[in-house]
Amino acid sequence: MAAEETARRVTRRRVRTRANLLDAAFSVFAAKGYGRVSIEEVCEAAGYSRGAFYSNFATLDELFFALYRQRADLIADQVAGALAVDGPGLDVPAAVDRVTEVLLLDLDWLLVKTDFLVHAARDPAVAATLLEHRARLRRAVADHLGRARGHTALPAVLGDADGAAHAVVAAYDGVTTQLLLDKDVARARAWLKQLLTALLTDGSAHTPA
Amino acid sequence: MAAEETARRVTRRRVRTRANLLDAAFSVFAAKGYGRVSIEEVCEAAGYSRGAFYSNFATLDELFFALYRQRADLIADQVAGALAVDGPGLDVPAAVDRVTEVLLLDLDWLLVKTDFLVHAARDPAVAATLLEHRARLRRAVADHLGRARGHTALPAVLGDADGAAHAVVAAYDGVTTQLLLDKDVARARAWLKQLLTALLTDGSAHTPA
DNA sequence: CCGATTCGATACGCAAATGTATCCGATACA
DNA sequence: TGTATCGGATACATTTGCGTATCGAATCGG
Repeated sequence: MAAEETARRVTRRRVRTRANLLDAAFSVFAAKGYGRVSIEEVCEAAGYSRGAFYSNFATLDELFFALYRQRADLIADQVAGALAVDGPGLDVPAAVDRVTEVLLLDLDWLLVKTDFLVHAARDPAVAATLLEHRARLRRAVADHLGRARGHTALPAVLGDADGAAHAVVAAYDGVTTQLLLDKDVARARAWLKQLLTALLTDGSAHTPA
Repeated sequence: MAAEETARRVTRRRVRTRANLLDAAFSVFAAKGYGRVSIEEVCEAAGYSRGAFYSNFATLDELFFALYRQRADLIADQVAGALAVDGPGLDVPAAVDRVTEVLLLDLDWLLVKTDFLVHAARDPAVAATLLEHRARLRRAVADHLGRARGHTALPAVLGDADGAAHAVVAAYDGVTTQLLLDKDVARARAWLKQLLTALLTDGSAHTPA
């Protein structure tokens, strides 16, 4: 871990301003959308001059990437936490409830995330990172669903737990799209739960926990 | 505004250049993404000067909106066509096949469409238009599903045909997201079919794959 | 074909953003 | 506390894009 070259005299002020820049960038990106934001706007929002920016990032893309990584990891942890609550005896509906609470919490984040998606769709390197991140999340879901397989039967149409995880992510993405337009978080949550229920429980036999 | 109240001496050249501008804009937007595109780039791609642009549109937003409307209507017609093929005896899987062919045909369109979504997410007026358009599509789907209800049973979890239509759109959006990243159209189609099958057919009665 | 318009090209001024070079105050470490 | 280094501010040159005003050429009605 400490393989970092200590050529630079350790930095403390730097970390602070970097964090401030990232925070400000999040707000500005959420409000105006990446692509309509200038470097100067970010600096102004953070209370710095452009000199500070160029001292910390080479380009706005670089900042955007760092920002996404930061927040995405945070969310990933929250999801993992929400999944890790119950032990081996997994309750699918309950888990669904907890996860939806976390996932559809912050509209601003959804906006930025979608901006990032659009960005990645045109840059293979970025796309690769995003795909990897999504795969990681999917795996976590699949693992959990696999554990639950004994208790609640998954419909065969989706294939294995991995297929089901794919479906879960797709449902989430689909609901997100609608949410971005109508901004109705409560409805989106309810709707996502319903969708996941339809996907994850067999239509004929489903057991109320 | 380009909308004049004075009866303009009917225009013929104008329609042509307007169409050219729209076509060029589509390519440029798909390639670089709206928000990274300048008016001049569009003009250059279309083989016109900026004068031509300002003679036809007031702002780039206006052009973008017109472009979206044009293409979206086109797609809507194609979908309607794909749905209208069979008579009252509706075959759900077959209809799903035909629709997916049309919907996931053009990656460039998906890119532009997503750009437009992001755009709408920050402009209530635009969002309203998009929502209305989506509602129209959903209604078409619901109508068709309603007709099929006698033949194939819909799982009760989704509620009525309207709920099912909602689910169909969500599935489409979800698959689109993944497609934007991995660009694997064939896989996306297969995956969408599988998802729709899982959503629209009861888990119990179903053909083995 | 002619005259009345409309369309689109060219030229101009202006504003905004970018990247760099340089300088001074802050900061870590002896 | 001294000082070498770092971080961020300021100033500058340049680029890019925008919107307008004006002019010549294409187009249509008669």
